[in-house]
Amino acid sequence: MLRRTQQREAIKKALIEAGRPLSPSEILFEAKEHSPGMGIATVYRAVKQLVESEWLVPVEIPGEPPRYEVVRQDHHHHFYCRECGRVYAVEHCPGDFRRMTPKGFALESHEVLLRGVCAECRQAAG
Amino acid sequence: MLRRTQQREAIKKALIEAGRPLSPSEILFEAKEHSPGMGIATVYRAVKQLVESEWLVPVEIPGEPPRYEVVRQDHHHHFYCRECGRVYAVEHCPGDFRRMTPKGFALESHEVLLRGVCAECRQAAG
DNA sequence: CTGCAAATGATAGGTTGCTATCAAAACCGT
DNA sequence: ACGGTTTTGATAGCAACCTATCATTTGCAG
Repeated sequence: MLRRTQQREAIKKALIEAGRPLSPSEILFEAKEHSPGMGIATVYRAVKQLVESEWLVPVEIPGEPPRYEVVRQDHHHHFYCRECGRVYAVEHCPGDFRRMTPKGFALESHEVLLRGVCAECRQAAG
Repeated sequence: MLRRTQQREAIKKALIEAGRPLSPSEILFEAKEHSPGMGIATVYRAVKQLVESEWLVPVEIPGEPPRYEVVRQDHHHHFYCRECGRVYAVEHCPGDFRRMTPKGFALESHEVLLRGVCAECRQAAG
């Protein structure tokens, strides 16, 4: 059966505290705060379990390793900062993608990715 | 200087005839119609040149090799068929992504990806 | 507290997509 | 038609990301 380990707790805590989707290497970095010595294999294993148990959801970005975010109810999308590579969730969706769908095609879902520079990086750059 | 070879002509013809973004392996498959015996290395080389000369534009899909489409003037997005993996260009953009952007963030571009099943696959499935 | 199944960390191995290499073939100006 | 330069095809190499393996450690039921 599933055991409650220091490492998995550290990983969940890292994801909750971050408040944004994290990549496996980001998770490792943050989780080490709470559980030093953790290995990357443990992160991949925990993420796999947490996705299967629907506690985490993958956020895919082209050309990037997937980020993972704690499940949330609201429909939302993401912003990718080209400076730091961090991903943020964003509210409001312009909806109505049906009229973009070609005739005869079945639309099942959509993804919107905003690209630019986050507030922190803008400030750092001046 | 740049030479006009049978292979590069076959690759450009394949992309024009397809009328949709193609991945390197799709390009190879289609271009072999016009130039049998072509190798994948030639496709990668030609694609690199055609992107640099702004004849082709990459279309990135999470978890997929990039597709490449002949440059076009209009702003548009793409539809990914989960059945056949083909990518299609789609018209109309719901615009106004600025109000989705968090305060302090600089929005530079956006991507919309529709997912579902294309007309051909729907028909095949019945 | 004890014992054993589960979890961990280190690292080797696998996969995929792309680039480098190099001998052979194809372009193309002359 | 010649000849040098470019291009090609085959394949080895590389890089990034993820999974498998296995000896050691840890959680936890009894």
